[in-house]
Amino acid sequence: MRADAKKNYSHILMVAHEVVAERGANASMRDIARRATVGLATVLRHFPSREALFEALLCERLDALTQTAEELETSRAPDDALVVWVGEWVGFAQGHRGVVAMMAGAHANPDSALYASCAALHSATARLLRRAQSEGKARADMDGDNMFALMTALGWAVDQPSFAPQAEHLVHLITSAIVTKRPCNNS
Amino acid sequence: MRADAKKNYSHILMVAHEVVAERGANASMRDIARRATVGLATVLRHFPSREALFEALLCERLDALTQTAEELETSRAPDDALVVWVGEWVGFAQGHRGVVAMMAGAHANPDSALYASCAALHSATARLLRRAQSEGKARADMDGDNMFALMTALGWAVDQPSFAPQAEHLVHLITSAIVTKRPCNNS
DNA sequence: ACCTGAACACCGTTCAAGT
DNA sequence: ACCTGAACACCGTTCAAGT
Repeated sequence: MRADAKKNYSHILMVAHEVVAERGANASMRDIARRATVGLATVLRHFPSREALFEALLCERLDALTQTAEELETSRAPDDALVVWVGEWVGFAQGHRGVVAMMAGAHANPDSALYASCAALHSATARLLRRAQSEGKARADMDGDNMFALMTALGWAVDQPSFAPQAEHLVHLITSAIVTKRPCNNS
Repeated sequence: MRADAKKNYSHILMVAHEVVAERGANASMRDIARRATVGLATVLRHFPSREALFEALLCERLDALTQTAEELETSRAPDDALVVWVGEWVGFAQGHRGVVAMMAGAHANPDSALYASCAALHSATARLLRRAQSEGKARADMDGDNMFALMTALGWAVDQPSFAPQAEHLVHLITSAIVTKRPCNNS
C-alpha cells in the first residue's frame, strides 16, 4: 500500500470511529467520507461494504473479546466463566450501538467481512458452555448454537432504548437460566 | 372519507400486505405505491409513516393477539397460559419479518402509531406473568417489563435467518427459565 | 497506484398544481 | 376533498478521468 493510501486508510478509520460512536452502526458512509474530507469512493474502496468497515473498526476489540473467552476457560470455574462471559458480551453490545444486529446478519452468510469474527465468538461461546455442561454446571438441554442465539438476542435487547435500563437484570435472568449451581430439573 | 379515497386506502393496504409478505418490514413505500399504481404521495398521506402503515396492516392481528392473552387468563392454568402465550407471540414474529424490531422501537416512543398496540401487548404479558407468579408458577425475581423484553428478544431472534431453525428450542429454553413447575431456587 | 467528481438508481418528504 | 408529478435532500454503487 502506498504511503498516501495508508494515511487515508487510518484517517478514515479514525473518523469512522467518531461517527459511529455518535450515530451508531447505521451511520452513512457519505457522512464518514465528508468528515474525513475524502471522496466517498475512496472510503468505499478501502472498505467495500459497511461490514468491511466494521470488521476493521472492531477487529481488535473482537479479538480481545474472543481471547477473554479463552482465558476464562482456565482462570475461572466453569459456571463463573459462563456468567462473566455473558457480561463481557453485553458490555460490548452496550458500547457499540447496532453492531449486534449487524453481527447476527453476518453470522448467516460466510461472505460477510464479519463472518470470521462471528464464528470465533460462536465457537468460544460453545466451548465455555460445553465445559460448564461437562461439570454439570449448565443445563444439558442446549448446545452452543442455542447459547450463541440467546446471547445475541440478549445483546440486541440491551441495545434497544426501551430495554436498556433493564440490561443488568436481563443478564441475570438469562445466565441464571443457563447456569445451574445445583442439579435441578425444571423442564 | 370520500368514496375514491376509501377505495384507494383499502387497495393500498391490500397491496402493502403482498409487498410486505415478500420483502419484509423494510419494503419501500415507493414499491408499494408503484404496485398499487398510485402516486407515492397518496400512500404517504393515507399512512404518514411506515409505522402508521403497519399499524393499519397489523391492527386486527395485534388485537387478536392481545385478546388471546386475555382468554388465556381464564381458559388455562397460569403456567400453561404463559407458555402458550410465548408460543403465540413467536408465531406472530415468524409470520411478520422485521416487525418485532419495529415494535421494539415503537415501544420506546409514545408518538409512534404502533405504540398503543405495543402497550396493550406489554400489559397483557405483564398480567399473565403476575397471575403465574401469584401462584408460584413463575420465577418471582422478574416483572412484566423483563418478561416483555425477553419475549421481544426471543421474537427478534427467531426472525434472524441464522437463528430461525432453533426457534422451537429457544422458546422452550426461555419458557422453562420463566415457568417453574415446582419451587426451585437456582439463583 | 491511488484518488475524485459525476452519473446513476434508489429512498422518503414536501408541496404547488390539477381534478 | 383528494390525487399527482416534480423538486428536494438523502443514500450506496460504479466508473471514466485525473494525478
